[in-house]
Amino acid sequence: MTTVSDVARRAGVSTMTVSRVINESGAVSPDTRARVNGAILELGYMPNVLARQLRSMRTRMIALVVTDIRNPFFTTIASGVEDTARARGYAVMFCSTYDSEVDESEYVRVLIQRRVDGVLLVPACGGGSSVQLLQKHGLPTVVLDRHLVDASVDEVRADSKGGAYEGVRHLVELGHRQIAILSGPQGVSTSTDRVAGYLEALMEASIAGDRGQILFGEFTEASGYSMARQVIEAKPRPTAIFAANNFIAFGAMRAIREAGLRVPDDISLVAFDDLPPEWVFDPMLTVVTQPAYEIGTKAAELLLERLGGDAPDCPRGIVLPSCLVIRRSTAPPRSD
Amino acid sequence: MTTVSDVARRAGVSTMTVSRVINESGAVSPDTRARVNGAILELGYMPNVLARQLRSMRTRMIALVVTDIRNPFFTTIASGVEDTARARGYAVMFCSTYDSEVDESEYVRVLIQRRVDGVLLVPACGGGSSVQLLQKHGLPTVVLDRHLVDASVDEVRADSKGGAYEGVRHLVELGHRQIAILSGPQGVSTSTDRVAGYLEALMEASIAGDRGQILFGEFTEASGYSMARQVIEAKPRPTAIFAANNFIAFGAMRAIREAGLRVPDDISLVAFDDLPPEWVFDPMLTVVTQPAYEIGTKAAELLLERLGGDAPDCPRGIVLPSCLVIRRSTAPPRSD
DNA sequence: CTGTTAGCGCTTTCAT
DNA sequence: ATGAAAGCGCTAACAG
Repeated sequence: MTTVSDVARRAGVSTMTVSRVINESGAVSPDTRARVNGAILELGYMPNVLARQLRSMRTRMIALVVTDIRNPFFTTIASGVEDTARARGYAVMFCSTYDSEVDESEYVRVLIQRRVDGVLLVPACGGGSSVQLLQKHGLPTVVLDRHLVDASVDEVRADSKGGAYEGVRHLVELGHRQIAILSGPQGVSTSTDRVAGYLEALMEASIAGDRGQILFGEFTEASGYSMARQVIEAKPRPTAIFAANNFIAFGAMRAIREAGLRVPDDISLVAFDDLPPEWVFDPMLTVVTQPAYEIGTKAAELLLERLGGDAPDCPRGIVLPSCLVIRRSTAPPRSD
Repeated sequence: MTTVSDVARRAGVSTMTVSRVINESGAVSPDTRARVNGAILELGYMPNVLARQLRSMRTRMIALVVTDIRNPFFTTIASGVEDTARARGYAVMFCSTYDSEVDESEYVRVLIQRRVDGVLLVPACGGGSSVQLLQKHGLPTVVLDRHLVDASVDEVRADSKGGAYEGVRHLVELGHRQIAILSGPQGVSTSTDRVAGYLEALMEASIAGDRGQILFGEFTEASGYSMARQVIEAKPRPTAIFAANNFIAFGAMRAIREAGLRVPDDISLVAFDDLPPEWVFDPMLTVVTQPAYEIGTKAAELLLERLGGDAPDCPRGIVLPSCLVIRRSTAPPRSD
């Protein structure tokens, strides 16, 4: 392995001069600079970032911890984070906790040990202690997608309550009165906020919030499937379902189809989260979309600001607007 | 920040003893060990991996460089890599080159400087020099998905030629004689191998390989769309299309629909690559699936073997089987 | 403009 | 069973 010393010897200068040439810090005569650059080229030298990091105690590396890397919503966030970070010379480590608190805290320990400069975190269910641990170790942190009540930390997320409200109001306006919501885990803000928006829309329409119509589960296809089955078998059967994320909607879709029912003829369906257009031949699902890419870029910006030192002391909470996109999975209820 | 010295002082021992306790190397009396562990707990000490790495010159970190992180095929590979690596105590850095040779070589430089222990690489079009650079710097490398003719390196990929052969033979058996293939870039093995499989199936059926039926483009939705438009406007119009990957198939689907045609009534469609079942309500596309997760795990295993030192000198080429899944996008041609 | 010295936090080597 | 010293590759801080 070639080191600064090798280059220095070859160029007939000190290691310090080599360092100065590499980092463009301090003045070096054009002549010397040329000799050094020549030596670097000849030897194919590349600085050892490890050593450099040990000196500066900065890795120029941030981590993005999400709950499910297989969900296109988080993949899109990831690409927003990557683009922003890379433009500023930061590398990104991706971690997926699959919503397990244990995996999350293990990852956080690894990140602290690896001395990443900062962390973007989508907290797993029941998480929150992770944020405390990160802060205790002086690691600037930004929480994404989900809101933590008990933490004093920067947050970037989409408007869950408002989005759900819009989606459910759309159903109400179509004439639906029996509307079920299939949500995620109880302890997560995205679950409860979407339920809150759902309730608000029902209240506004003076529809009694029948508690049996609110189901909590997980943000997975399997959970969506089993929740939808419960709802479909209930009497009276709801004429519309609001799914709190894309995977739940897929599961619901499967359950509806298996029950021999059709969307939107028998049941209308609205989902939180859209799919990238490349993956759907002919999008038919009415959805509430979140600006995933922007959540990623915005969160990365907040973090990099803090790393740069030019950020206010107070934590910032940024809520980006969600947007209802009406397609073909919603229609007035059948009047039979 | 707490360091070994802090812990040592607190426990009334030398830094060396602390190090021994942390790494379970060398004998330490139970009594001392307890004191040290106590001090570690009290101070919330976590070893600085940076310093450790500088000594050992190993980062326990590998990189996965793919061409498109948004493609579920690569996401699935990534999860296979992650699971395998993490089980062995390695972290993974993900990089997406978007098939740009420039971005690839930039990433490779970063990886070398960051001293990752090894690299899993899906080479971009025209890549290959990256592998040389990695090898020159002594970085164990495994090439995924694509074959490099001029490199002596471990490779793991699925059977492109065989898969395409099966897919096209299926069309031939249904009675199709006018079959077009929409492929990726010319210089990439997955493109050309799939064309080779296509040709083999046609030859076997004694169908003249009309060269106008072979199109090269990119592995993107947009490219699939424009290639499909060309093909649809040709006379005579092919009765079947073989798309060399999932994104190309999506683009083709869009073009077919826009032309007022239907699948499979007017045109049959077979695609390389499947989609995760969660993302498709009711899979209708006949596909050639690749064992993406296994490509990831197998490649990671080969790399970790090399890192462990117990791997043969010779490069290993592993080709995993592809598999035809017949669904509803293929049917006999209309006899009009 | 260039060089010398010291030290980042840790572990290897050699003593005790 | 424990400790002292040295050094991994690099760069601040201070000469000259």
